[in-house]
Amino acid sequence: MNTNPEQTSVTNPRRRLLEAAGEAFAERGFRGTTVREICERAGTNIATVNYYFGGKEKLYRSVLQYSLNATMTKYPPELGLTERATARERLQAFVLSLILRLLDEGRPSWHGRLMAREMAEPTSALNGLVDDVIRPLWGQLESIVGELLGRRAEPKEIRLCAQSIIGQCVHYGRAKAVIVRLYPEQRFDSDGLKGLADHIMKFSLGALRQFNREYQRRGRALSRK
Amino acid sequence: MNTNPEQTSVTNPRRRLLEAAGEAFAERGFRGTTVREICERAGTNIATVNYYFGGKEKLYRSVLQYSLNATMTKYPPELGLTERATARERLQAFVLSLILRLLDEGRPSWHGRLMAREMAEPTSALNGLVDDVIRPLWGQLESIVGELLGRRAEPKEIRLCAQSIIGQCVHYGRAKAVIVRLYPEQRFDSDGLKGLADHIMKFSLGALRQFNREYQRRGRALSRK
DNA sequence: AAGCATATTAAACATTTGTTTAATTATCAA
DNA sequence: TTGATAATTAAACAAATGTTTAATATGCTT
Repeated sequence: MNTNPEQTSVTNPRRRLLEAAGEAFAERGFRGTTVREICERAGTNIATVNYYFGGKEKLYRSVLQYSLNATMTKYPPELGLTERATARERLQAFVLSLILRLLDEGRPSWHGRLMAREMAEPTSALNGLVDDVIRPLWGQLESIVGELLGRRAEPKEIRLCAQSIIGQCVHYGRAKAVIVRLYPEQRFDSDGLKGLADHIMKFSLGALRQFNREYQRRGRALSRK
Repeated sequence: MNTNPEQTSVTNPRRRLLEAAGEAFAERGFRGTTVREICERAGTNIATVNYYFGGKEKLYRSVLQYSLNATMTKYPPELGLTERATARERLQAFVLSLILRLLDEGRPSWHGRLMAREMAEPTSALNGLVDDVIRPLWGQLESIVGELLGRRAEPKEIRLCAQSIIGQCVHYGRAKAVIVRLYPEQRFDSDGLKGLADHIMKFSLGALRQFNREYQRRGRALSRK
């Protein structure tokens, strides 16, 4: 009977490999990342990838699974809101958590970036990712947007509005290197990220409000007939 | 005296290498792409990369330069508008050209995707790309947005709104594989792309209109003091 | 302390990758 | 037709990459 407590410490080499690989895969993709640089980052011997994971491919899958498990822990989309939260509050929490997932300084932000990369460069793991993470996440946003738009909104319109919001958020994760060069005044610390989320909220709520105005206008036009 | 006409035909192996490499680099990035698969795509011998370009690194730079030259040819941001075009028309052209650059079926769309990749995974070529392509392009959009927002808009707000529009456009280039899986009804043919551009226009104009409303409200509040 | 299981490691191995070399072929001008 | 130049190619080369092997070290139980 093995009574040794499960090694959850960051000194655990298996865990270090997962974190190091996650960062590296997020930066360079699967093909562009070598086992040697992962091991160097993790401070382990090169044979440990095979020993603990059975090879690079399986490491990648383990990283994705590990990321799945961790991705909602630090920044859950609800960010601690209760069921009584308004749709607006929920949207705010969603946007901020998505921004933080992609851009917060420190290790956990590779999760979001790895997801974004897998989306842009599908491997065989994409289907699982779509079903387990993306569908529920996007569905959640669509539910919020649907509530804000009201019953007159068509499903396609809800969907496209949700995509417009997602696109704004993930953009900063992908283009940070350029934004830093072109707009040095844009900060990416905690306040800077909050500022980005606030702007996306303002922009998006403004757009949704305009959709609502058109629905009302359409409603009046119908009632005049 | 060499009177041979410059080989501009698509049968030109140098040209074929550029196109093949462009696609491959856009898909897999610089590190993730091998010289062998480029040559296979191009139908040339592996030594031709060194012969014509001096190596993989220089090929990448040539591809970027070639892309720079080509990237505005098929879909210039103005799309043939005259100087008399309204800001709204110019925004429409800008959004549509950006979408088409990233998603139009056929070879030229790798240009946009390669740009997006270089932005997300900077190599030593990024600074040149920033100065030659991104700064003017984003600046152009900011000019349009600034005109739509009017004089009351602060530079930061203009910038952020422009980024919100760009983020919406490029999102479809990055997440197409996922959207195809989740929303099979979303088409990416010519009409589908036009529909995306139209939605982005509607969403974005709605948001900008809301900004304008707030400026007017602020104006009234000031004139009451 | 002994025995067993697990973890770590250097080295070796097989394959892949970018580059180079040299031979051959094709093209062009005189 | 000849000679020079450019283009193409197979093979070789050097280095990089993922995997395997076997020795050694560590940890745990009896």
